[in-house]
Amino acid sequence: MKEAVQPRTLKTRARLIKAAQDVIDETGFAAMRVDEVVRRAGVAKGTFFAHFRDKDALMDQLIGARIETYLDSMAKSPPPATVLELVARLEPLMTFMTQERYVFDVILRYSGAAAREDVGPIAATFIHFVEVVAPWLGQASFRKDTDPATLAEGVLAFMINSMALNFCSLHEDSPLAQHLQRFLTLWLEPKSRLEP
Amino acid sequence: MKEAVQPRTLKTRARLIKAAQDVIDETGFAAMRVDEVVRRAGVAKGTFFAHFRDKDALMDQLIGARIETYLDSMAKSPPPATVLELVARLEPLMTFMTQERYVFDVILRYSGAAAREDVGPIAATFIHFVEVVAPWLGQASFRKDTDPATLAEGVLAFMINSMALNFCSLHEDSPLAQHLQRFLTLWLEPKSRLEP
DNA sequence: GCAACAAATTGACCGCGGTCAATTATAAAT
DNA sequence: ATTTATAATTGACCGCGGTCAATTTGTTGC
Repeated sequence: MKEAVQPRTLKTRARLIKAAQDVIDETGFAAMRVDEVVRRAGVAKGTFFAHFRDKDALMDQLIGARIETYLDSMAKSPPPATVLELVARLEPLMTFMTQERYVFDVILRYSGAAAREDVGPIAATFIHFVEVVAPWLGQASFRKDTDPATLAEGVLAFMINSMALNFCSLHEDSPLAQHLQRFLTLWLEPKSRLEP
Repeated sequence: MKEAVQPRTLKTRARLIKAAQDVIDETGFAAMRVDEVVRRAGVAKGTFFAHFRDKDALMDQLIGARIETYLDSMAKSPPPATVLELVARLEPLMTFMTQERYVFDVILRYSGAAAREDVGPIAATFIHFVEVVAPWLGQASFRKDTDPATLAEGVLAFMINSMALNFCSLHEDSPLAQHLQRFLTLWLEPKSRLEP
């Protein structure tokens, strides 16, 4: 009955994470190589995979941590009163998520995990996203025929969809924000325009 | 000024596609290996990449073709009068898309491409999806404060979101269809419940 | 201190997607 | 028919993520 966590283990893991962080800071997420990380950490390749199921697991952790910082500052900012302000609140997070195609792909693979407990760091951020955004949507100007959490889930769905679109279309002006604003208006203020 | 397409080229490409199709029929999309495909086609590995930019490009083509067949039968079926019927129309397509995690990942990477012309086969299916579904949404029971094409884009966004969720949560009953129905009702019939 | 057990680490090795200089097949020109 | 130019094909090779039997290190009981 011993699950002793050796201090050595924590030391090694910390070194791996530090090394990975350094590589990413220097060359970006997409260019991170496991070989380079273990070289800098001064351990063998096998050690990496003793600490992380696969490369994606580490990416999940690192990207998830970054997303959390964006959610933190979102939570501290004043609630948006309009869709336009809402989009403005979301913009820094979206900019981070779409800065590298590779990062967005990793996020996409975990984008729908807002329903489980044993989910990874990125998936957890989607749960937190709803917790941060839902209170905002209790504002008077937004629809009242469903609960704010459901509205927040919808906002997340449209946000991801807009970002995905952004990668495949030309980057004219800021079509991402415009596209998102259009759909969020329809999602959050459906009564605004009743007839064609 | 010669762009002569040698008959040999078409022959080789057809053999590669045939071989890939056979492998997929036998073992599924995820288990397809380029080495196995070129072995069956009787060509060298390099030839494969002379015909397809990468493995994903072939997958794009094969999966895109399959999706088109689902859209064809959707287009032939009578328009749904309710959200429930709409979800029923979408179900076969969603079942195909979620049958293999790998397939869904490939689709996800192309999910937002409904805005370009030079897009690949899967991206094209998303354009076609809107063309098939939009006419359905002119029905009396659906909201009239925006154009049907926009509504169809929203349906697509919620469909993808629901499928992503499906992979990360338990497969109790059919949570996918239920989840989708809930959001599509809010998206397509926002007036149905005005107050909490 | 030592034996015995478990945990952590190692690095050679593998699978598979993708590359590219060299080679061969095909078509066009004389 | 022969040369010439171009398109198509080849397969040895590489990069990189991931595995695993063997080895080292740490822990526990005596």
